[in-house]
Amino acid sequence: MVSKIEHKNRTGCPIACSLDILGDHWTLLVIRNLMFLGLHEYKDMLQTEEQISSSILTDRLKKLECEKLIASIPHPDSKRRKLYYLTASGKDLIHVMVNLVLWANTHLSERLNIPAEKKDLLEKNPEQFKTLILEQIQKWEQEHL
Amino acid sequence: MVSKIEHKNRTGCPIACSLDILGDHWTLLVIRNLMFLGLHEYKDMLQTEEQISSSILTDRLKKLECEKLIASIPHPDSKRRKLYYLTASGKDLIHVMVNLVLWANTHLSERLNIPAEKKDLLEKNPEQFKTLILEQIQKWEQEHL
DNA sequence: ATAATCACTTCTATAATGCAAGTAAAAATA
DNA sequence: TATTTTTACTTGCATTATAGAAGTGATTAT
Repeated sequence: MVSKIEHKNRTGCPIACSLDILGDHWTLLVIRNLMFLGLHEYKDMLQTEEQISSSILTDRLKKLECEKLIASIPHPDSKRRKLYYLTASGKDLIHVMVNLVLWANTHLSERLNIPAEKKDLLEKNPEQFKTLILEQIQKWEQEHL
Repeated sequence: MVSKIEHKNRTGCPIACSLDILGDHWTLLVIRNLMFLGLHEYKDMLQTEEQISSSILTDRLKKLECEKLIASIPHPDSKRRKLYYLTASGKDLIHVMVNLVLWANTHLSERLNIPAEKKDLLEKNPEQFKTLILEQIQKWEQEHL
């Protein structure tokens, strides 16, 4: 059940409105889980190395579903499990996400630990990297939706 | 004085590391002030319509200076005023920022209030929009740095 | 000399977060 | 069938972050 969480917009500024939805420590990590890591279940997202707490994860999934950046269906193997996935709106964040990764790769490189293969493609051809990600998402959708 | 604020990275994930710096309700609004609104002083940023509180603004300016996304010089007209500006690292966020604006323009359009002129250029030619912004920043730098 | 400005800091109340534990339904195992 | 485990949460509590108001002390303007 997606109970409504009232949403306040500070102003009509596109950055402010985006931050009202995405501006916290965890929301974009949930998007990352779905977009880059192929994690579609609550339990899988609980186990990522950032160690999100269960209450925060529940809250963020709920908020993202309210804002229609993600949606969910029951897991085919189990009544209590759910499969979360990105909506068109959520997928469109790929341009923000990839540019954020590119920025981090340039300016926070010493803090990062990106798999060599991904890093190579990212640096040599970011557009192809996006295409690859979108293909993976599409493949998942064909198999599950 | 830029006293050090200890910084923790959760993991080596580029999204997580970026969020450790940028992931909250206010930080990217300070970047917006410098990047899109041409606001370079504390008092001007206090007066934006989002109504940031003075303690939060002080904190975010300090953190951004620690992370070297912004820097500051004394105001030429006054010893107690400061001029804040984006470093190369901060300016590089333009790709993230513009893509965030584009995303909001597409998916949150009914909440937004973007000046018609900016919106037109943004929709017709985002790259030219970026160029325009970078030129404005460069012009300010030539006049003040 | 006095008042106003400026960039903060401090204080306090409220809200968000993190953590541990609990729950109830469903699924797996004995 | 009975018991245990898994799953997706919820609850309660301690800690941290935030908002807002008020204060400070060094300039700067009048």
